Amino acid sequence: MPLIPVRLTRNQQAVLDGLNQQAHPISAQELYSLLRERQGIGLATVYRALEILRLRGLAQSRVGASGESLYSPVDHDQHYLTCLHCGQSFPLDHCPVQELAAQLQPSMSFKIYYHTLEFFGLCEPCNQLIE
Amino acid sequence: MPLIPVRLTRNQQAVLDGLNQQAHPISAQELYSLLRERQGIGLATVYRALEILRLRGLAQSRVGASGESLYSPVDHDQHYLTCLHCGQSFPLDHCPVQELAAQLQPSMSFKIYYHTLEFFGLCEPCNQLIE
DNA sequence: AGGCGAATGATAATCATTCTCATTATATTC
DNA sequence: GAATATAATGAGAATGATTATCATTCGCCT
Repeated sequence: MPLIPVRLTRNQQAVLDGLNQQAHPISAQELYSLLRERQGIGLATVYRALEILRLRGLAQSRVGASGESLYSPVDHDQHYLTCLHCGQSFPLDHCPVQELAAQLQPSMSFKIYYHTLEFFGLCEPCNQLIE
Repeated sequence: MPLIPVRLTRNQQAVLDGLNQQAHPISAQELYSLLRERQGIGLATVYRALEILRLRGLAQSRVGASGESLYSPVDHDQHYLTCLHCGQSFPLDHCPVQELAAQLQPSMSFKIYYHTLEFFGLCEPCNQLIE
């Protein structure tokens, strides 16, 4: 599902481009240091652009180790198995909800743009430790 | 899936009890003001207890409007449709991932305790506004 | 070119969360 | 039961992400 189309300013476009170049979700601060050298953008502007893009369907998804929000363009969306003990995340190669979302959609008055799905538990090594 | 069993202190048990009484996910701060009057617990202790419970399978799930984490006991887990524009959340009455998780489980060396699933998009009224 | 509203950047303010450290409770050993 | 080790607690400081403020600048329209 593409973003809702809007006219973007140069900075907002730069933020979107920056996100599109990432293989993984990235934090606002990381995006800031990336773009600051590339074109001298302010931190507040990065946050504002992300908020605007969020309202247009950009995924604000996973919460990083230190509690920050991570952002990713919708088509890069990816789901994870995350270990409660060591915090490591293992990406899932297939999204089991895609079809479900498509089925769900027509039956309700809510326009779905994207979803987040994350499994939590214990990875093999940590599971051994805990026993 | 029940929490991994452990011996809990009085305060930790109080935090778990407090969560169990909630119908919806709740923030650490809310839990704190709830428990403070009930038994004079410190804010740091609430956070520490939540961290301990999290490692045992308590769901730290949705991110509230102001960016805080919300917590809920696993068996209350609940999924949402959240509107990107007005922020309102609409609970789903059925979890479409439950069976999938059960199928997924045996094929991998990862012990799943719970999952989070949230759909984002536009609710009917907001969708009209945006058009 | 002039004017207007939105966007920007620097920085201060806010707010959730974590850290520090002295104190207290709990468990263990004798 | 007393002595001691270990973990838990609370108050408040510190941190770090995010948001608000406000003066300045930009983009667009006439």
